[in-house]
Amino acid sequence: MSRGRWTKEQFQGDAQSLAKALLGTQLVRMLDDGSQISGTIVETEAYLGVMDRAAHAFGGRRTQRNETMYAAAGTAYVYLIYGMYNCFNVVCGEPDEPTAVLVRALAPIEGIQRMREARSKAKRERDLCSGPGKLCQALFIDRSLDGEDLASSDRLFIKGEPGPPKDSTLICAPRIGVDYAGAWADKPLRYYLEESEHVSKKLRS
DNA sequence: CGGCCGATCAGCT
DNA sequence: GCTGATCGGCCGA
Repeated sequence: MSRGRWTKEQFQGDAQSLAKALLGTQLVRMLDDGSQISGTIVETEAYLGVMDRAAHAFGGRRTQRNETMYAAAGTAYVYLIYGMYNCFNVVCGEPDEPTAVLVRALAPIEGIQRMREARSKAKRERDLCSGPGKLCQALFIDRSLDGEDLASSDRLFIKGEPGPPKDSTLICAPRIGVDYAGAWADKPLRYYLEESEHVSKKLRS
């Protein structure tokens, strides 16, 4: 039961709750050739919708690119950033409420050889999925998966018990790369597992 | 180690 | 024409 694949209901709720619940679960990618690539989610960020200056849907913005943010909870929102990388989000909240969770880092589990092929520039295993653009490269996630229903898809889904894991330490910190967002840049909406070697950036102590 | 910079495109002014 | 929910190469300390 707890090891099973996530159903539609499990994705519902606010972005901060989902951001924490996704920590410690597995993101699974099935390729067309039948091979499976997966990793444990160790870092997420919550994007709170129309009032959140850092979010794509701030002020009710609705474009071709961010249209999927307005879809039902459990939909994958994959968008192109800086003209060259993809970012993977899980939509949550009510339909027409553009809230989502950005998945920022994974600890690789299955298909590590495939990940290395897709990310030949990464020398160390901990660089394979330690960033939102990196994990999309490693798991072959591109915009063909934008709008995918994670509760029914054979290509991309979530499994495992909702987190954060009991034996882990949860860190809350400001989000990455949103310095333009004024007061919203400082809010602690980034979550990661302190003991993981696979997070994109750690707080300096 | 840290800082700068280019790649490359969707959306906004 | 500028900027961004990024990354990796190159530089100097």
